[in-house]
Amino acid sequence: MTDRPSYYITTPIYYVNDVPHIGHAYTTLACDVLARFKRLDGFDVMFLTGTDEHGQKVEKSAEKAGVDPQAFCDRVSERFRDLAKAMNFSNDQFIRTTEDRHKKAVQHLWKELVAKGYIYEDKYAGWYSVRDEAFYGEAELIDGPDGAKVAPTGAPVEWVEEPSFFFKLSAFEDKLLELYDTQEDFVLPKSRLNEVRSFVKGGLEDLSISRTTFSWGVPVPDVPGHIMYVWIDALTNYLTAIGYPDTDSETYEKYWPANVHMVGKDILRFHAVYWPAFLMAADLPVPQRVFAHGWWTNEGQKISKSLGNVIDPFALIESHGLDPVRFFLLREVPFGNDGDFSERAFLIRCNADLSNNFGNLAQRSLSMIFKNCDGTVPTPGAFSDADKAILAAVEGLLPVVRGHMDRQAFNLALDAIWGVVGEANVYIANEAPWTLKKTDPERMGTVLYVTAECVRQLAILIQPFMPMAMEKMLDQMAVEGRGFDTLGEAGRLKPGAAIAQPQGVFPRFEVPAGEGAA
RNA sequence: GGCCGAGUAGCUCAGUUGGUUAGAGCGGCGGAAUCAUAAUCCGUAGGUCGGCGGUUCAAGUCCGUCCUCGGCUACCA
Repeated sequence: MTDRPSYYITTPIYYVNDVPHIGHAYTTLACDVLARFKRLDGFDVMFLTGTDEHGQKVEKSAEKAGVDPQAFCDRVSERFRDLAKAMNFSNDQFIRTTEDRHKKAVQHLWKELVAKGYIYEDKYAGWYSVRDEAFYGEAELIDGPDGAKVAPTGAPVEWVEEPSFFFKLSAFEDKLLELYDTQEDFVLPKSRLNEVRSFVKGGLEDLSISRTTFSWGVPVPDVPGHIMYVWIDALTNYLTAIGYPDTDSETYEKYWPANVHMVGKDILRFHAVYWPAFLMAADLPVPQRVFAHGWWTNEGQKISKSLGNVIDPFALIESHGLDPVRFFLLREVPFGNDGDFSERAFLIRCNADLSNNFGNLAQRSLSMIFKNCDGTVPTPGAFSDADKAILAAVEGLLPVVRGHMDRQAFNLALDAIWGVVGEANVYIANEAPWTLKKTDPERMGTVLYVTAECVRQLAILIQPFMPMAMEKMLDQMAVEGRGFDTLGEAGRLKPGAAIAQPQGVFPRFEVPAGEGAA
């Protein structure tokens, strides 16, 4: 075994009542890039994703589809595994809440909470709409035409009560506030932490965590008729995957607490309030960070099923290519903000950054080497100040990029890398090896060597974002070691090594005519 | 309604603790170069930094107020 530092990162588990869309792809992509980065940076990574398969909606959807719930879950869950393959995700596990290990884990956690006195039985009562299949808070109700209270949707509501177990969330108000104040960046972006804090400050009510009105869920231990409700089931997956309830297991000891729970902003509260409360109640450490990212709009329009403008990630990859899509999603928008996916912005961004700036840098330098240096890495002479400067710029990148990645600032990481890509283009333009070819072939070799070194190291750094494309590029240069430990002098290209006939890695896209066409 | 955040060049945005002529990328315009995926490099953009008022020797950067936009305000996940 190794003593490498560990890094545990999770996506939410995706609810199988819906098929994969761009939001799922986006969340997992962010985790994938982070996981790949950490692996290359020497960490022992556990990267988890999976599906959430219990609940009334699933039960009903299965019924409607005429299959039993498990078969229904099997089918939809498979789609999420298909997505992971299509997006080239490198998750170490794919967990499902219908697995036995998970049922055991949740039931154990439940018993722990009972033993510590944080679960009690009472009645769950509220305004229920049969039509909407949902409970509504008193404040949400509006006056109907005849003066009676109705749901915001206009549906009639009735007061119903059912027996339910409750979690004493109210007991954790102070502890949670202390967590937000003391644990640095527990929630990012910062603005989200403010929201969470003010939510908790507003007072916490106990949480209903069991149901008796349907049966598709994990049974409450020793209490027939009750199944666990929603979040206690779903959130616990993060523990299940690493061996809980065996807290002495190697995986648990190594990976808990998680470094990052990546979530969409819609489920932040559950991860930043309920989840740490559950863990505190069970005397378990809380995760280091919950990062809430934003949503995508489609050509400026809010995405919704009823508008019919849902972005299908499979179709997107098919039409645009995987790595450009991966790049665009993380480059275009500050992670944490909402972003707009527009065809035009995509094409312009990819052409400018991928084809023109980076792809062409690789192509022009490798091409010159291939044609003018017998297809082998040239032997460099002494480095000039300009050579040293550009190499220093490239080699100074890792700590900067690492800093951004540790805050999930993917766009800033890419921004920093592309800044140096630009410097490399300035370098080659200033040194003009095509002129040196006639005047000073030896110096030309040195310049091409330095340029190729830049490309090698940039490609290594970009691997987490675009693994396939960078593999292709590094293959062309016959680069062997590709971890971050090969950055700098440690992994210098070997003079005399044969390179392959260079091929463009990022073909340009055709941009339809119009204002601002590239 | 309450709380929080945002409003900076055509577009997308940076702008530390207030201090020389307010920056970048993309687009546009002019020039150079020709190794390369017609890619690259150099130069250029005169924007009342949402409005008004104030503090200060000095404000995009602090205070007040107004306008506009967005988020949160618990049990569908």
